[in-house]
Parts: sequence; C-alpha cells; structure tokens
Amino acid sequence: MSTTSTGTRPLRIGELAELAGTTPRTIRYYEEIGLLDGASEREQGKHRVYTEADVERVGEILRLRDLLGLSLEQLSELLEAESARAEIRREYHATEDPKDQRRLLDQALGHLDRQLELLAARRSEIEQLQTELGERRQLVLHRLSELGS
Amino acid sequence: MSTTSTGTRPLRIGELAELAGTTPRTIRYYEEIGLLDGASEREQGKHRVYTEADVERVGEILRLRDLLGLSLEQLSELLEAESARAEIRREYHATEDPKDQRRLLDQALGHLDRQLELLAARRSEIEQLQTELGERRQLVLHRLSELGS
DNA sequence: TTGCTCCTCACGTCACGTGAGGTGGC
DNA sequence: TTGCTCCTCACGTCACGTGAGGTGGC
Repeated sequence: MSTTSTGTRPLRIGELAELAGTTPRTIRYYEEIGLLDGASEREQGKHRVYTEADVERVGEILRLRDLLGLSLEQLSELLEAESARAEIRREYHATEDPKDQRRLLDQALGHLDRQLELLAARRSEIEQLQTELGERRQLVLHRLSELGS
Repeated sequence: MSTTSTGTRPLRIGELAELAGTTPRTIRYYEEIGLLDGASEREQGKHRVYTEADVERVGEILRLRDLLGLSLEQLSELLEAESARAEIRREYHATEDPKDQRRLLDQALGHLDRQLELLAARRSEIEQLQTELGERRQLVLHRLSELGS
C-alpha cells in the first residue's frame, strides 16, 4: 500500500513528469519560460522538489496545450490570472469578507467560461469533420453494397 | 459573378494559401517534405500553379493537423496511402473490374475508419475536460448562491 | 560507498516565420 | 512599362529532444 501511494511525500522532477505524462525537459522548459514557478528557494545545482498540486497544474497545462492548440504564451495568459487568483484565494479565504469572496468567485467563473468556450469551439470543429468523413464512409459502404457480394 | 467565382481557373500559391487558410511558406514547406506534390514539371524559378483539388487537399491536411495533434510525418503516413489510392482509382475507374473496385473501396473504408477513430478519441478527451470544468463551474455557482445577493 | 536520478550548458530538430535580393506574368 | 506576387536562399523562433560532463541524495 505504501509502495504505490504517493501520499503527500515530496516529488522529484522525474516523478512529477511521469505522473503528469511528460518529460523532465518539458518541466524545466515550462519553468524557464515562467509557466511553472521555479521550485522555490532552490540553491544552484540542487534538485527541484514538487507536490501533488504541481501534478495537477502540469496535467492541466498539458491537456489545454493538446486540446486547444494554443501557443504556450497564449496558454500562459489564460492560466496566469487563474494562478494569481489561487494565491489571492489562499490569502483571503480566512478573512471571510463576502465582497472579496464574491469578486474571486466571479473571476473564477470568467476563467472557466473562457476555457469552456474554447473547448466548445474545438469540439464543434471535430464534430464537423466527423460528419464529413462519416458521409464519405456511407458513400463507400453504398458503393460496396452495389457491387453485390 | 466572375469576380468572386474561382471557377476552374488555375491558382497561384497566394490564392491557394488564402483559400485553404494558411500561408505560402507553409505550402512550400509541405512540398519540400513531400506532403504536397511539387506543382508538376515546373521549371526552376517559375511560379507554382494549383487547382481547386489542391485547396481541398491542403484544407484537409490543416484540419487533421489541428484536430488530431499528429506530427507531419505521422500525418504523411496517414495520407500517403490515401493519395496512392486516389491515383489508382483514376487508373482503374474505367476498367470496371469489380474485384479491383471492391479492393479500392475496402481500402478507402479502412482509411476513413482510422481517421474517425482518432477523431473519436480526441473528442472524448475534450468531452472529459468539458465535464470536469463544468463541474467546477457548478461549484462556483453554488458558492456564489450561498453568498446571497 | 555505489548507482541512480538529478543538475547545467549547449547543440539539434520540427514546423514553420521573416527578411534579402531578384525575377515572372497579368 | 509599372506593380504586384512570385521565386530561392538562409537565418530566426518556438517547444522541446538529446547528449556531455558533473554533482546530489536515498
């Protein structure tokens, strides 16, 4: 049980990469261009250390990259505001000021809606191509049936 | 009417690019790596000439590139057999040998099914992410409603 | 202590973008 | 004939891949 469980044990770059479905090089590159926070306060030459939250973060970046066809700069803009929000949330969550809470929730809603919009557009492109190829398939099947058995 | 109609008039690279939704550079690059037939028997330095069929071909390449996330080499393999088939079809279409016709139709069916499979996989990934983000959206809406108006 | 994974350069690659300088065709 | 689009190098860029040589930590 303890062999497969990741628990809350800190992760090294190779483990993060494997869990998220990519390579160490990609993780380092994302850190280099600022998409990922450079594993904080690390001394030159020392190993990078990550958490489960980073697995989620990287996983989301990869999914959006693959499914939305955005450049990493566009993706960065999309996620930047969102992670800023996550930080603010940690600060303000305890303060219980309903005005702040409402503002944060509204922002979250906006980000989710933007991503959902992009996904819907992508999906409709795919569906269009599916119908097109499906029609061609029907035609081929029809011609085959005309040839008899 | 004759100003907007492309009719069957030959196209130059800029027109092909615009109609297909890309750039001349991309067209030249695809020719360079063999994805597109080098506009045949062109003398060094002379302009490339295309037809409406090329608009379809390039359009399909671009759609598959954007929607399937394949490398151009993988895409090339996917399309190579298909265009070989198209050529064979032109040769054999008149011969009316039902054995050949059945073979060609079977091949066409195979290619279409492979593409449809890839599209279905992509679509289900997108749908998964849509549900995930949709659930988060619901949660945010719920929290907003708890804050009252 | 050994062996694995990690580290930092740094060059290579894929899929084009972007000029530079010159020629083709309505 | 003028002006636009085209031509061919060829270097630049983005998102990493791939060693080379060396150090960190269970």
